[in-house]
Amino acid sequence: MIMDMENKKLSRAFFERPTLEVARDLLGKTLVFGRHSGIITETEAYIGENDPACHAARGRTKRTETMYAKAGTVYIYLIYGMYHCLNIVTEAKDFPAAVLIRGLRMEGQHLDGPGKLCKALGLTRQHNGLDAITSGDICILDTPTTHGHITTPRIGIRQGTDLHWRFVLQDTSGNSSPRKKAGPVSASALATRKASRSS
DNA sequence: GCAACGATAGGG
DNA sequence: CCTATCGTTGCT
Repeated sequence: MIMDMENKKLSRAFFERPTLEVARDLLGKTLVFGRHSGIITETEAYIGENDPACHAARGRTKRTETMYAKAGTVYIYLIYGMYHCLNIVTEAKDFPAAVLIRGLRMEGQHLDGPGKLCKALGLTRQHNGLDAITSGDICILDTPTTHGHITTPRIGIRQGTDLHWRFVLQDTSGNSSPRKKAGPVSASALATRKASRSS
């Protein structure tokens, strides 16, 4: 049982890839934290100091330091004074990028929203900096998916709304939230990302 | 030191 | 639309 989980843990190499690919590929994977586990249904990418919506857009600060850590590091921050948001750091060390985990399908409930998700799992800023690759507390398992996905602009930001860097697992049970508006396919997002990195 | 504001959620 | 609630940031 425990050994099974070890074999299925996503490796650091998975998170070292381009953030848009990681955000897309995390859909359908299983987040495990303590006794909690659930299927990731919604993610967002935040990529580098040139992404105006990224916390690192104004450079390295005490808070954003975690975004510059090695891929697979857990980045958790407090938002609006009352909610926490869970992210997994991606790409190379010292390149600030991460994937925000916004939705989780668990047995008996669908956690829709990053603040809700952290509250239900008990994730707080005390877990900031944990390594999801080597930590015994938190990891992501490589579970298979047959579902497709859509992309949309990211939620709750004022800048960078032209970038469709939100990824939503296609809901086959037909009870998706009205907030999950349809958007262009991921190919355009991947192209946009290439352009923004090459500058 | 201080004040504006936010990768939210829930309620009217 | 409104606001609860507080750490981070940037400015004075």
